[in-house]
Amino acid sequence: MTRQKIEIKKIVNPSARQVTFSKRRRGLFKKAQELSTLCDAEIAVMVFSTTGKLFEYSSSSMKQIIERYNNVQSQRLYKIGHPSLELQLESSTYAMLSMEIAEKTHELRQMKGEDLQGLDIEQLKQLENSLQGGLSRVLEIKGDRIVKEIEALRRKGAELMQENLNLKNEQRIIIYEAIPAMRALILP
Amino acid sequence: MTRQKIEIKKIVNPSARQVTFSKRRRGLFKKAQELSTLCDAEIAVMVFSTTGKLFEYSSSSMKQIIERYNNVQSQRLYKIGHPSLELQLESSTYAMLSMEIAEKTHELRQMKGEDLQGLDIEQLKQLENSLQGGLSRVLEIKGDRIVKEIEALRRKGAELMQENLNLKNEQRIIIYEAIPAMRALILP
DNA sequence: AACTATTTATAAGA
DNA sequence: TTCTTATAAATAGTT
Repeated sequence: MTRQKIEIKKIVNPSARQVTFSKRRRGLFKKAQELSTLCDAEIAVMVFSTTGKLFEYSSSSMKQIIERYNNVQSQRLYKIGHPSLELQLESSTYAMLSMEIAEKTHELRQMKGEDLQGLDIEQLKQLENSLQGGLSRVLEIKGDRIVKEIEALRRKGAELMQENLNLKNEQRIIIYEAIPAMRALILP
Repeated sequence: MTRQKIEIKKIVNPSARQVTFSKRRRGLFKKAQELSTLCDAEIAVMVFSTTGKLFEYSSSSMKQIIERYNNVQSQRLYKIGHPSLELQLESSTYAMLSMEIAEKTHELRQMKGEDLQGLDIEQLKQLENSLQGGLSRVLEIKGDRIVKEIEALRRKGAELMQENLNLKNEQRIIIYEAIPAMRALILP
């Protein structure tokens, strides 16, 4: 819709997808609110992210709107016999969740190098890329952490050395006695 | 939003309101569909017109989405008194499954290099090892696959070359005409 | 989170 | 309702 037109299909890059999700979700809720106000309509919007998080907009109470919806639907369908329709749907929800767990478990196992026998070269390449990407990111973050820890250590060391100078002679540690590695660490 | 900017407040002229309702309702459903596709989200939109007519969009079954919504809400509000034991048990089963999905989703995201900010150096090292292990295994399997494919190709090439020898002169391909890369591939 | 070049959505009119 | 079109709004890619 800008800079470049995009195709309406799943965005593969996870972080780009997350950004788009935030932006468009806001847009959707705004449009819903405008329609509700302009046309005096009662509106509810429910959005579940891939991670299962719920976002919602409703022009009035969500509970009321859902009830109203259920009323309309039960009227629409009251001809059709439906004994335990609710139960059926519930169990299918559980089945869906179980399948989702199975899928994610399988994906995790593959990322850990198991269950790879069924994959072709192309799929292996994709997995390799995914792992390589994750690894790069982990190394990057780990690097940041280590740099920060070293800096904190150095600051602490400098502080202690300063305090050391204020001690009486018999208590004070003579700096050249410190082990070289420590001196290198705390003296920038 | 065009020709002239309008204020977001109830449109008083009934026919103008009806026209806007139709147009914007379409727009809203389209946006919902796009968001669902782009970000792999589960979305439901319910719209009741002033006259009480129901319009709806849902990326999957509306009933399932409403149920998912109810389950999430009952989890959120699990402190507040609940009616039936059955419902409690159902939602706790659902809660367990959801938590399992959430955990696995989170672990997967971390393996892909996201959500790493909360990890300390030790945890990052573990993640790095896990990724490194997975990557090694993937590369190993990929290597096996490629070797096998090359061997299959070579066999096939050798067969074809053998057949080639049996052809009449005017049909036969002279081997030294084959491009070097192909010769290298099919001739051990 | 902010910017901006484009694409989309849409208000008014036919 | 549908089409057109000038303009407002949304947003993809970038910083």
